[in-house]
Parts: sequence; C-alpha cells; structure tokens
Amino acid sequence: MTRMERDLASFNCEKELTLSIIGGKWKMIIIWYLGKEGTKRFSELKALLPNITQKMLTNQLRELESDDIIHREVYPVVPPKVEYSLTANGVSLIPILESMYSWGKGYMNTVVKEKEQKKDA
Amino acid sequence: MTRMERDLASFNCEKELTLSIIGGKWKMIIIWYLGKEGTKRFSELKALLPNITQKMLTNQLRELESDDIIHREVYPVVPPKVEYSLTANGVSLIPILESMYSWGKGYMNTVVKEKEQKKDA
DNA sequence: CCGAATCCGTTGGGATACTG
DNA sequence: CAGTATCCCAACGGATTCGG
Repeated sequence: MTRMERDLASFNCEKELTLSIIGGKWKMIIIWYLGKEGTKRFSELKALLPNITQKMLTNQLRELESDDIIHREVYPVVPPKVEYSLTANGVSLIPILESMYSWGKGYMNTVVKEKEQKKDA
Repeated sequence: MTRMERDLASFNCEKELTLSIIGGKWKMIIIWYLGKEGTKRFSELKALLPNITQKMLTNQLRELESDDIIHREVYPVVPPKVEYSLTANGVSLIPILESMYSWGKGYMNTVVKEKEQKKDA
C-alpha cells in the first residue's frame, strides 16, 4: 500500500493508484489535518495523532512527500523547525476524503449498529 | 485492512472505517465490476480478474459480504452456481470509487509522467 | 526538535493441491 | 463450478534507542 514507483503495471485500475497513496495507516488523517488546519510542524502533528510513533510519522510524511501530496519546509534554525503543508495534489484529495468520511459515518449508523445489537441481544 | 468488527475504537476517523472496507487488494475492482456490469458468477469474476487466485477471490468476496457490501446468492443446483451482486451499501460506494478513479487518472498524467521523464533523462 | 537506525511481531496476500 | 486447506513470504506497522 505504500511505494509504487515503477510497478504501475501492477495496478488493475487508476483507483488502486489512488489507494496506494492514501492507503497508509495514518496518511488520511495527516492529509485531513493539514487540509483543515493548514501548515503544521512535526511536533504539532505528533500531538494531534496521540498514538503514532515518531518512526511512523516520519515514514508516512516521507512517503506523502515523495508522492507530491505534502510539502516539507525545513528552516535551518536551532532548535530544528520543519513545517508540512499540502501541495495542490494534496488539496485535490480533500473531497475524496470527505466522501469517505460521510460514507463511513452513514455506514456506521446502519450496519455497525445492527451488528452491535445482535451482539448485545 | 480487513476485519474490523469490534475494534471500532481503533479508528481515528470514519474515513478509516471506509478504507478498511474498500482497502483490500481486489475489493475495489470487484465492487467496480459488480456496479458497472451487474450480477456476476464466481467464475465470471475470476475471468475478469486474471491474476487473482481462487483463494483470494473467495476471501475478498466473503469479507465484502460480511460487511454487507455485496450479496451472495447460492443456487442449489448441480453444478454449483453462486451469484454476487451489490447491496445498497455497495452501490453507494460507486461515487467514491469514481472519484478515486478520476483522481488517479489525473495524478498519473502529471506526477507520474514527470517522474518517468526524470528517469529517462 | 526532528529525525535515523535497528530489531521484531503480525498479517495480508500468493502458490499449490484437494473436495462436494 | 465454487469453493477449502496448507504452506509460505514479503511488508506493514510498532517499540526502542541513538544522533544532529
């Protein structure tokens, strides 16, 4: 679900290319926050995602950067300061994420609740 | 990316619930075909997805079924006959898949092509 | 403050062979 | 025809430690 690079041929459809970009465990929320709240520093993102490890945050950010979804701005100061923001490509993903949010919300209210009721019964 | 069931709490956002449902390697294409071409038999799906193994096809179909995305109709005849079709939930996913298709197509024409050019240069 | 490096467990995904 | 049943590997993702 992460790197694709050359093996474009392995995709059955462009949908899967999209999925390969947003499919990381934390990528959607990262894009979401950067879209809703604008530029964020590394530490701010980490604070927003309480359960993420530094490695994973770094990892996901690097992949999003190399896919040209986010922009990474390094300020040569001490202490270090790095800011992340969405690129045009990243911004264009927001509507899709919103669709997925709405769908998931609706789905939760129907299917998942039914399952819960069965379990509780 | 597969089962979620009880650990709803592990999602940071409803988007991830959606992702957990469509995120399987073959799920999007399966939903796509069932949406575009209607009801399909097991063997027909297998023919549409040349590289999938029987195990994976069965697996993905079962998960989609238990998430109430597709409906499985078994005809008690000989030889066996099983038909798959989208549920209302499945149909409601189509717009999202179309968005992802469009986005992936546009992305391919810009970013990916640039990368290829760099490589060839 | 923002990482890199290492080690490691889990699981998604595939090949193959067998069955009602 | 439409599945199981095994075996197996690559990788995603996590904990921890070290560095500029």
